[in-house]
Amino acid sequence: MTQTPAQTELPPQYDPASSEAALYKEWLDAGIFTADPSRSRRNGGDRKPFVIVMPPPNVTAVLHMGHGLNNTVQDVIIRWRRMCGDEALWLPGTDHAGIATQNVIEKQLAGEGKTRFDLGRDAFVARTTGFVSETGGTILEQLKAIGSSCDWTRTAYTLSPELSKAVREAFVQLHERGLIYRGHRVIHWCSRCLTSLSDEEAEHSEETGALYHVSYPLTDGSGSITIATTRPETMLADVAVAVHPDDERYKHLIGKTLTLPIANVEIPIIADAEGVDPAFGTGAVKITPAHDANDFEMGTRHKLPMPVILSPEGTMANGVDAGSRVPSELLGIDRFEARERVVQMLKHLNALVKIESHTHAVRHCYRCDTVVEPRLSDQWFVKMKPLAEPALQAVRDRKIRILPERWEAVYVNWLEGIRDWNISRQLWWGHRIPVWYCDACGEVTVSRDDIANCPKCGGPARQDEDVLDTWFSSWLWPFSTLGWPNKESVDLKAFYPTDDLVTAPEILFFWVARMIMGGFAFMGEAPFHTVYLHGTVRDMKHVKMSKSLGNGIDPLDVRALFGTDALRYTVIAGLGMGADVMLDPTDLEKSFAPGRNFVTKLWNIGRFLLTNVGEETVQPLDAISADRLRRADRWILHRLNEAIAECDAALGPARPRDGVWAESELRSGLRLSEYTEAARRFVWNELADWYLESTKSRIAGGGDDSDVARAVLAHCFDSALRLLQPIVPFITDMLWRRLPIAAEDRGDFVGRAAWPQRNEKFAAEPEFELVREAINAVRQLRADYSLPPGERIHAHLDTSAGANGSRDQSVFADEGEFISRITRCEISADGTGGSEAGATILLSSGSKIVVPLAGVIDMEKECRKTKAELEKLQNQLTALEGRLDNPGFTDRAPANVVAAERQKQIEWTARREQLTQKVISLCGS
RNA sequence: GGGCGAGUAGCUCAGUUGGUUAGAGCGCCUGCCUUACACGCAGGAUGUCGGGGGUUCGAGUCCCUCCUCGCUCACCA
Repeated sequence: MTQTPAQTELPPQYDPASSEAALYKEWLDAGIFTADPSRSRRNGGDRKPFVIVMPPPNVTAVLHMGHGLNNTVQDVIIRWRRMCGDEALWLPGTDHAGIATQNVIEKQLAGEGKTRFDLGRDAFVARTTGFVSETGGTILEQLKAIGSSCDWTRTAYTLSPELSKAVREAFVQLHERGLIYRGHRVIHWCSRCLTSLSDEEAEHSEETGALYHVSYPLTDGSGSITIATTRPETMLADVAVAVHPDDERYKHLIGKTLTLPIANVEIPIIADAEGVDPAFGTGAVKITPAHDANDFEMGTRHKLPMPVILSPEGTMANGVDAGSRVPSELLGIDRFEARERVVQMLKHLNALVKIESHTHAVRHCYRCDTVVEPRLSDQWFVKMKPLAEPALQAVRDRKIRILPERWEAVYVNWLEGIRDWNISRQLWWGHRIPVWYCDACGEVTVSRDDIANCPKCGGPARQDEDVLDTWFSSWLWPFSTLGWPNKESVDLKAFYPTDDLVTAPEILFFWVARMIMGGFAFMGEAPFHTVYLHGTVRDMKHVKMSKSLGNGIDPLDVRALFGTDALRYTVIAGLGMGADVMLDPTDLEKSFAPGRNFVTKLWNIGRFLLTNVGEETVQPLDAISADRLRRADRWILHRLNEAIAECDAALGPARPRDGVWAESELRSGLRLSEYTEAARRFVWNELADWYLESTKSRIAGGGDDSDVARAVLAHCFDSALRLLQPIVPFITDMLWRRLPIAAEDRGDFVGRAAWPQRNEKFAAEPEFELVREAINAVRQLRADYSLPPGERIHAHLDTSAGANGSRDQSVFADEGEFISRITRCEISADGTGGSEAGATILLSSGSKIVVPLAGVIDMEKECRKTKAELEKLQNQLTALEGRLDNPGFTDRAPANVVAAERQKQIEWTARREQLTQKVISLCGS
């Protein structure tokens, strides 16, 4: 692209729609998002790598505000680091999302009146693959639309051949290390998705159910025992009733048998101290080993049979070991309908004692919300305890920090109670489990490569039908995407470990914790040093946005209305650490006003500034000697220093020193709203509101001073645009490329310009602060007296009382033109005050501004106001003096605090004198 | 039920190791179309810092307690 400042006139209105796509294409064409592993220090280059791997969205996903927020945060961070000179890599990709994607295709099939079983496995997988290859890039294209500066040359996909290889390697390695095993136990079963779920995928939710008390008669007719259950239909699979061995109510019955109503099966009364709480319910527990995890444990302990009475679909059936327990009239009935019927049957048998209302936690499928059924089956599990240890230690040792801090406790709490991970899914869409069974000799083979024959007996080998949990591929993401298991991979060397992981708290366990475990298990190193958990996008009632609830906002709608930058600015500015973002889906205008307003303001600042600075290249700041700078120049350059410092403090440090977070830095950085506010305040409230105003006449006046003002303006705006680029990359680039700055001081795009540095030459500028104080006071006075905005007034500077008289006179003499222009008030700077009665402005320097307002001023009102001010000050001063008279304070408070209080006392006392004088002159005696 | 967190201006949130006049954005009120911007400019109002108790010379900040929300984990059938 051309280096010449754009000659084109900036249109009065910023039109994002007409420029965003073209700008993004320029960035892509220039390859500014593409990371180069040879530049990474780890590969002998001279740059620190800075890497973020994107939480891969589902391959079937469509962009929503959650993605918008998540990816904007990552983009802001990576753009910041890119400007700071890091070899920045933001690695994008998608996730094959087993259950979700399979559901999409099954729904399609249902529309055609078919099921996946009609197609068969191969055809189903082929169809799904086809669907994904057609639509799978949608969300990634949408991410481009919102400006995401990902390295698209490295786009990954969990079901790609490369990542599938990683999955298999991981499985085999863990198996070799004895950390993967096949277990026969009760797992969570979704009867709609027809698959098992991990503990994390079966979410608890509180529900009001019922506790059914059912009487089981003793077989010998000598009485009965009443059990309590929430799922009476499962009684058909009962194999025993357990009581506590010390329970006096039942002690004598242990060893006797009961006749199970309806099923008419004889079952024993057993004693179990672990599984029975005598205080709950009736103190007698029905044991249903095949349909309850706890009962399974007891069943195993007591070597009880484990009949299955539910089909995979959740209907009543006589399954394994069930004989004819389920009567024919219940066969094929859905479990919830069966519950009602069983209760009715028990009523008829006079076996139902009572029904109590009972709130308890019921597990639901996290994908489809179906009530999860505990089900006995064979599944593959990962032994988690050994994997959790280093993951726990890494956080304790501060190799990894989690922001906001409170999530660390949640993380630790979860890992300490970790349970084995069921990784088998009875789906067709996913990584097929790399295990082969030989029906001839019974050999089980775990293999990196597909096998056709049993390595032991040569008989035909049959691969496990199941696929792996999608998260089993996700937990490898930080290194599988970089080439693992090829340890010689250049990318892996250059970019692992990564730096920040940005996601929502919902997947802290599903993904983040497991990734950390995976990092240690397969790479021997933590995958990142910072986990940044951002809030959730909610509506005005604080309800999480979702398509199904209809309270969502489409980021692309927002983009069409206000532009990408407005969208990005709004969410980043509103994103306090860990705080949720509230947006109103019914009023986009209002919701995105902060971003839209800011972008418009920035555009107008740019328009004005570029017009005034003109197209002739300005001198670099370094070429301007100190004596050419005026108060306003020094002031704004100091304010810029402060803004840079605030942005840096809010954003960084980017990484821990020596791999471990120091206590002092453990909680700092990534305060994106603070960073945004610091940059906004500089460009809007300081550069535009004050400095820009102060340069108007200087630039119009021409000459050397004009060149100085032009140079300072260009420099400050250049820096401001750089500070803002990560948040609003489009408009900053549009404006920045038009700045008339020498070619050698810039690059091609602001997106890879250097992050601004403080210039210690510029310190605080109290004389310009005095000017601002005077201007503010005059403005306030004009408003107080409702002086027409157009009316010019006159005032006198009275320096007789202050210690800075001559300085103040020269300040007001020099800056008079500026003051007068923006306040329409001429201030005579001769220091004499003047004789007319008027309002008095007391400046902190000790000088006064006397504004004669004969006929306008309301002496009584002015008197009242001043008296009130004096009274308030007097009260504060009294308290202050009381403090300073208190030895308890002066002796025990730190010296600097006491000194500050004494200084304040001097200032307040002086001001009290000023005010007292003012009261006397205004109010008479 | 276990663990954790929050309650500060109408709303969303900042408030560093306790330091004494508690801040920002948005919203609200008043006046202005001042030749970059009314998506703007200027001015203004608003808080017993959830309640109560305590430690301290001093508490939004530390301790106790109560109340109210939220998150997270959990096999009380």
